[in-house]
Amino acid sequence: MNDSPRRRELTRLAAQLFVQEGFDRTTVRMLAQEMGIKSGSLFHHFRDKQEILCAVIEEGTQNALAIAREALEASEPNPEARLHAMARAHLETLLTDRNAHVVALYEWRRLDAESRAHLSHLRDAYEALWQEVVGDALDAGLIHGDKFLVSRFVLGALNWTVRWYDPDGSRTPEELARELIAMITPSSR
Amino acid sequence: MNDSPRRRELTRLAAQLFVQEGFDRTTVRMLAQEMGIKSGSLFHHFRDKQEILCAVIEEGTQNALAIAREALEASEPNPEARLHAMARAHLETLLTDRNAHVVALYEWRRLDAESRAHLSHLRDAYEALWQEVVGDALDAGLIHGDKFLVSRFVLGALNWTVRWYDPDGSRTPEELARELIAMITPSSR
DNA sequence: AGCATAACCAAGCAAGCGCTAGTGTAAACA
DNA sequence: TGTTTACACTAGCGCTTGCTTGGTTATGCT
Repeated sequence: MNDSPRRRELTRLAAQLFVQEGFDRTTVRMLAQEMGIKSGSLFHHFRDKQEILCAVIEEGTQNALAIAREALEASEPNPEARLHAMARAHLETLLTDRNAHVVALYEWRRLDAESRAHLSHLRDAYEALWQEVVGDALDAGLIHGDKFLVSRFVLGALNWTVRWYDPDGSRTPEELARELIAMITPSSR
Repeated sequence: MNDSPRRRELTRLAAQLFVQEGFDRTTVRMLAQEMGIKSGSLFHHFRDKQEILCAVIEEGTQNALAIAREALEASEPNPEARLHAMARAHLETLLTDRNAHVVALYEWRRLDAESRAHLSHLRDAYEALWQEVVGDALDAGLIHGDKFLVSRFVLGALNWTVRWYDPDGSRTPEELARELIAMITPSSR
């Protein structure tokens, strides 16, 4: 029951509805109708509504982690390039997996205790990656301050973009990432 | 009906419940019971549940705006001090009015169209204040980049603090504000 | 042919939801 | 003294919710 094409399709659709309506206002009947099935049939794929939420967030976070790792591998090894690669990867996932990430940001508190514990590990792994890259930049004298503080400030700035960033606008994620890194790296000017 | 001590008390309590449970999961019966009255009596103070949400967010935003203006008046006139004053004021409101602000951040999308339009003006006024202060700092050569971009990055970093900041921890809002401003002002070191 | 499995449906239960209508009461005001 | 005002109550209506139950259909394996 844990992984089928059908389930994946449902998860994708659920993410979209959760963004449009919010988790609590999205009824199982809505999701079913959008999928062209009856509401009862949903429970063949998911134990309960909670599990749908968990699946949505899990997939988004897994993707973010994978993309960040790829970006680091493809990046030049100097600290500034790595910082830039992380920021750019973050912004790009925020776009390609937008629905899942908005759900993760705004509906996290609707998770029950065990789902939250499970997903916390994934999220922590992602944040640890950031702290590593930020730590290297600090050691290299590229930026100054506290490793954890800088990581959190940067992550906050990046996540906030879902509120205002327009992908059809004039700026690419690439440019946005560069401007953010430029803002915090005095020496690079 | 629009402003009484009783209504204010209800608004404060509602903010707390909205944070704990989320807006949709908070029932009028819960709020009434917590207040020691019956659910029907709530509708003497508010037209409907929506209006409670609107009241919560409005009060929080009004306070933030007022405190930011006071902070600017009390600040020294140089751009760096003003930046610092804004950041510090933001963090302090985030603490003293924490519930209202968390609701504003996470339940904004549950507002109906007219409430949203009404509150957007308040929020825009607050953001305009930031853009003015950031703009001055740019003109003074204290920081570099785009006025709107920098404002949004900074606001994002600040708002994200509600996710991790522990008021009983070792750092004061004052220190946090200083570290953030230091991060983006290369020349100040 | 016989069987397993995945996917679905029709029908509905029990609980909970926001909100309304009509009434009571005590203090404040004229 | 009579009237208004603020606040609360009782009792429920009409509807929606997540989820269950018991059964059906399509597909593909052995």
